[in-house]
Amino acid sequence: MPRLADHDARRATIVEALWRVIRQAGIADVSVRTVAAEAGMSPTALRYYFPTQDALLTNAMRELVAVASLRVVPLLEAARDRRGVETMLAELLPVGEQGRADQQIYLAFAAHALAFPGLRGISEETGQGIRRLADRAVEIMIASGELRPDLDPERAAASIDALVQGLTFQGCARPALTSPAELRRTLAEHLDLLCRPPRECE
Amino acid sequence: MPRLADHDARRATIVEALWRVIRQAGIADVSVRTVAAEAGMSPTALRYYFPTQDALLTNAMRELVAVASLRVVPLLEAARDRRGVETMLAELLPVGEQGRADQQIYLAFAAHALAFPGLRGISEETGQGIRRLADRAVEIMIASGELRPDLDPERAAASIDALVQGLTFQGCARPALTSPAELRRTLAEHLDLLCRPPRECE
DNA sequence: CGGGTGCTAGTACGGCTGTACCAGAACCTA
DNA sequence: TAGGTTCTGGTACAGCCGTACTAGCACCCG
Repeated sequence: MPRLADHDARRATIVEALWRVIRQAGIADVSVRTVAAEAGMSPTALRYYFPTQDALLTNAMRELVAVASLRVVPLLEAARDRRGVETMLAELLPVGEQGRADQQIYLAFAAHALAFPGLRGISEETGQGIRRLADRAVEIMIASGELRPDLDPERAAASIDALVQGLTFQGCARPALTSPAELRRTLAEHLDLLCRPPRECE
Repeated sequence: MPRLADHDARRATIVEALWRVIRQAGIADVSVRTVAAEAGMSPTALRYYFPTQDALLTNAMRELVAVASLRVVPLLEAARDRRGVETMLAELLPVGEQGRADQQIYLAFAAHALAFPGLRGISEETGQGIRRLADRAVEIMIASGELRPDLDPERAAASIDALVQGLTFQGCARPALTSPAELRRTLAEHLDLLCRPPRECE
């Protein structure tokens, strides 16, 4: 078997090139040729690894989510209380160079999935994944005794889920109006609401 | 001046056809030809009213937001307390036939705006508009004495803003997992959190 | 009842798209 | 060193894209 090329590395190169194309020119500009040029190879070489455009887009979106999971899951497993939960959820927000870029790319994928059946599955799986993160966050805060006992856990998780997605959307769609500090503060404030208010009853 | 044609009506026809194309085939399929076919006219006729594609897309997005405003603003002006605020905010959620369609189209526009400078202005304006709605909502609930007095109004508005956007995104991106009733319940629960908890302190 | 203007349809151009094919380079095995 | 497999580049084909141009229809005004 000659000409051993590291297929995984090659695919990673291509997928990362696709991400850059989306971030710089939008998903509408994604084509075999633009991605191949960005990856520094010929369109034919690209098609050798991803025979069809569906496979290319699907793989790129799945990989994006997988990379984000790699960042978040350790934080989730390390979380023991509200503070840990907040750190974990903050990792999902479009803050920092990498985070903002990733979330913008994800938003483009998610919107594209509305009309592109091939991506819909991953889109819904990812949504379920975020919801599961919110569920776990609530469980952790229940275990630590910080969540207000009068709240329905399922409802609390739903609100965390929606809030994080909303902050993500805002941070991407109108970054000028929502600074990273602002995003983090809104997240913290919401967790404050869900946890027992620190002030005493009058 | 012969052949009087109602320009506004013609433009409305075209814009509505564009919306249908986005909803049925995605924004990637928007072209002079597809929209003209959907509107039942020739591409040339379409280009007579919208000389360039930028103008077409920009106008269609602006009109979409304007229509939504027409639905929401009366509800805002009528709102006097938490109940009225909830009704107003619920109108923004992707519930019902029309609401869901509108929000899916808006999401497609917003995502497209990330890489299409012509739409970015409207996108940011719309974001500011939603934030203003949240600000007004908080003012109303302060005036009615329902908002928890220990909350910072600005922070409360930011959380409402983010939550509504998040619910909108979820309702579009994964409708199977977020029923209209679920969306409304999460909104209600969040307003509950922001208002004085009904239960007495122990 | 012509004249002229608002409006429409058809056609054409260069450029980009996804996909397919084929010859040839590169490299491990024997 | 020769062979055979993996991989790559170039080229080609329909088809759609935005835009531009030109001829002609339909109607109101005088």
